[in-house]
Amino acid sequence: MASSSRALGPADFLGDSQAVARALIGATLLVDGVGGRIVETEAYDREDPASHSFSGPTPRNQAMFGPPGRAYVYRSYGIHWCLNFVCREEGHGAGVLIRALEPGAGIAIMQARRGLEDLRLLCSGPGKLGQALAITHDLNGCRLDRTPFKVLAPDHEVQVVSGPRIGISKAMDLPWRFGLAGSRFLSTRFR
DNA sequence: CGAACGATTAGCT
DNA sequence: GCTAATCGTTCGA
Repeated sequence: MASSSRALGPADFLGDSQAVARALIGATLLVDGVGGRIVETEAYDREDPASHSFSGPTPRNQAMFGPPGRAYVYRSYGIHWCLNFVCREEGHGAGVLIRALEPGAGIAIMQARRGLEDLRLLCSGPGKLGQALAITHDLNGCRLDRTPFKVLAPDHEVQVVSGPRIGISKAMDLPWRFGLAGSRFLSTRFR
């Protein structure tokens, strides 16, 4: 069961963002015990026109340039909170956007926060996931191996699919979006 | 200092 | 499929 999986620490986030994004599919993410299995991620890197870190450190993106294995939280469209995992070495500016979860723990809490019952709609997008897990700017820069976070390695092999990232206007040719094959909890299907 | 623009979502056609 | 909502960040003058 998921609770017996190994907890991921900073050393698990030293790889490049694509490798980490792929490896995170099937892992379990909990915030204060609420969350589920990661089924969709996207990779962003310093040498990546679509990345917040592309133009160098700013007050907003500084966490992306901090130590790996920590959270980078940003506000999207002035409305939504989105969660990233910082990877690569400190100062590089790479991260993985967590785009969707398969609800597994604290489902009633997530339903209340989202005002919805449908499990498929609870965490099927970065902003939805942020609302369901009560992600806020308070968590920016926080370690992923410390409370309130808990990130557990996948407990078995999973089949991962990839494709172009969603909602960006640059570097659309890079297949840096990753998902759990056949999952019904993705933000949109892979083609 | 002003202005444009999102790593999105929900709701309507 | 199309668009409004909504506001902090970024960039140009």
